[in-house]
Amino acid sequence: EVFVKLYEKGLIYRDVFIINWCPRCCTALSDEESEHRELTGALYYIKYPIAGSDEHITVATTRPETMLGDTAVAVHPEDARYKHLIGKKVLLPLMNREIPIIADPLVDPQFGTGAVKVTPSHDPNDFEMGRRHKLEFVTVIGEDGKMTAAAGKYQGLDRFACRKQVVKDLQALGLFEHKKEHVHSVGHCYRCDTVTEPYLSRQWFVRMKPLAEPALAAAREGKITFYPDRWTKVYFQWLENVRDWCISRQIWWGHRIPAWYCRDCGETIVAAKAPEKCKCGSTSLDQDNDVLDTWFSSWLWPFSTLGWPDKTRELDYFYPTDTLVTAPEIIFFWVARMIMAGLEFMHEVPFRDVYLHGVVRDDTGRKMSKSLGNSPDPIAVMEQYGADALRFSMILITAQGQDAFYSEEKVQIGRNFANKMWNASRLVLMALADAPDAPAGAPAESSLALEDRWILSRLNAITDSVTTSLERFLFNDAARGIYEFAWHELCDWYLEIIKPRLYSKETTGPEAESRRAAQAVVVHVLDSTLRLLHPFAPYLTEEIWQHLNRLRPTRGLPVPAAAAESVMIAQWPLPHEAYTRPEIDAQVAALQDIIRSVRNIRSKMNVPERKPLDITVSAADPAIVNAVLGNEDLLKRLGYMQTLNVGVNLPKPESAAAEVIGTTQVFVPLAGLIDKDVEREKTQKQIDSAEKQIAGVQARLSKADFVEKAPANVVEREREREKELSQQIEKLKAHLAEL
RNA sequence: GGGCGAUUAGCUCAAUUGGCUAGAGCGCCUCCCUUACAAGGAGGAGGUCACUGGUUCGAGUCCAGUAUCGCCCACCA
Repeated sequence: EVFVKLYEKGLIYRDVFIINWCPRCCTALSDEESEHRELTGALYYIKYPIAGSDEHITVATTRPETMLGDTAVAVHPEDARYKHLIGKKVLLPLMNREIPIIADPLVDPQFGTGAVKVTPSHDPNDFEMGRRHKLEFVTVIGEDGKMTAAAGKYQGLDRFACRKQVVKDLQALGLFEHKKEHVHSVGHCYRCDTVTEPYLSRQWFVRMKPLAEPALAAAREGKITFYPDRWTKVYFQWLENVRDWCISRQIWWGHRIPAWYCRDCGETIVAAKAPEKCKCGSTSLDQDNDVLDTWFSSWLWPFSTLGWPDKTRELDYFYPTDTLVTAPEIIFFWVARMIMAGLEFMHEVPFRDVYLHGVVRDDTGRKMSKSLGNSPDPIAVMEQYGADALRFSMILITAQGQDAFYSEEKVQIGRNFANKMWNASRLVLMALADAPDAPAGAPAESSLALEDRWILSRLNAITDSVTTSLERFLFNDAARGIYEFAWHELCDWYLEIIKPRLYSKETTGPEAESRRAAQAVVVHVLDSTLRLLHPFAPYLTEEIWQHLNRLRPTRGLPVPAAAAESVMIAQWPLPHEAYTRPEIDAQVAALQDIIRSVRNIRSKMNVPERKPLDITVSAADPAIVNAVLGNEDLLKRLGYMQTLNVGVNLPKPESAAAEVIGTTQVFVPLAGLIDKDVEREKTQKQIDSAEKQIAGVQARLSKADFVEKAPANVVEREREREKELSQQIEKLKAHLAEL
């Protein structure tokens, strides 16, 4: 039907032309199916004697065997070396045929000898010259790649064997000058890798120019967008130079070409149904034996799968679609052609966005392929590491449109993360299961602790960034965002902080209230994280989701409506503006810094991790002092502190190690334990680093240009930084002096 | 011949529109089997962002050129 329509519009025609031919498959191929590869061959220089003289003209060729089908020698019309020979004849060696010397501007005087043998049946250029100069067409290589009867005594020889034999015979005749190494690209059959042959034959073609124009316009007008953008150029380049598409194939499988030929009058009938008789009255009709290129049906895929040409509901509902996700290697084969077909038959583009992903390569950079056998068995990988592990890792290592290098150790990233999520969820689920009561209603907003507000604020940020990344087709960014949030904020900090609250067995009073708040928040955060993570780890998230929903009602927590059956259909999380609290983020960051400082000092001074210490925190910023005062228990527990003394600009205790973060100092008294050398060295290192930084900041600030031209907030930030650094240096130096 | 991509820690890769001290994972070093997790936890070492020039107050990021690797296209007799 499609064939008939295009034929009736004059967009399909049958003609004799040089096409790509695979002598092994014995079929025509489209230009795209003939894959070009650089090969080191040779350029052979052969003497052709000028008829009726002692002179000769030397031609250069990469394919000496085709000389048997030569019907001319061509030179550039302006080439002074050969001008006098134009119109004369040469005696074609081996064949002893006289052929003319012609002038054609297609000849490049710089290449080879500037004289080229013309074989109209076996080279696209020569074909054109043949038509222009009305030369004879002699086919010397047959459809099986063997020499034909026209090749005289070489008949039956394989084309490559013939090449050797021809060279040998020319040498014997003294007509072979020399050969030199020559790199050129040679077409290979996409299916069997046989070197393809430019072959003269009658085939069916689609006229591409009229179809390409609208497809170009659609992309120009923004109806189609490529991600990453650079492929737009590739698409344009191909369409602008597209040549007619050879669609007939001489193979067994495929849609047979709906064309019949009349044995009596030679008429061609193209019709959807087999015609009973020709207009001449004859019933001797033969259907074309050829079948159609498989891409000739594939380019209809976006609408033929929806019932087209019937006007089905599905077609109406789904066409056009939003996004095509595919590999760049089929932009020409499929993407461009689907767009052309969509515009031609549906008068509308088949999709708006085209996302071109990279290719998966092995760890040595080779593209994974069946023939190389270098791809892992995905079933085995999934059995060993888990399906989610494989999926998550693949997404993580695939930057937008870049090739990904696969190795098994990368699957471990996903496996470890899945494991982490599983265990974190176990913590939450176990704590819920063991909770002593099932309160009705959500806890009051006022019972939220600092860490609760913080994790909600962070959840908001990550919800936002994951969503944006997905909208921009930045899947790896989205995966990384969830990974870092879940592991380094949710697990490393939030879960650690709320453990005692979750484990509380009180049923009344502030402790119970605090437990309920933590339960509600952690369930909400886990819930949202599962939804965000679901596209990247469907099995794991579904499993946890089911467990979580079974527990929720028993703890008085609502089960999300409409999504109880599966996280798959749960609403995608939306950020709640009220949760975003930068000042809370800053407070928690300060607490984290203090805890890290204490751990750091322990590590440097070889103090056992859990030996209780008396810590002094001296801050210049009252907000930090308040944050510390409000969260003493948390700090003491995570820092294994016995006592915590905090205030604005407190003096340093006796023989204490110190850590300076911004304008805050953390002192750890280590009478008898302190290694002064280590402490001195560490402090000096910090001073050096701070001084280096302040030098940079001051250099910037001292430039009038910077202060004038940089945005105010950037300048302000630098000023604050300078202040902070100078205070820090002062404190470090004081500490050093006392050691 | 034309076009595109890559080049950042020992390895594999991140780094939004140029703007605090360039981040992870693996590996490495020290410590820890603490009742979610040793597939784990805490801390640490390690980088003149391939090179050269330019634009800019400011460049891993923008521009030009060079080098190496890879990919695509081309009527490369």
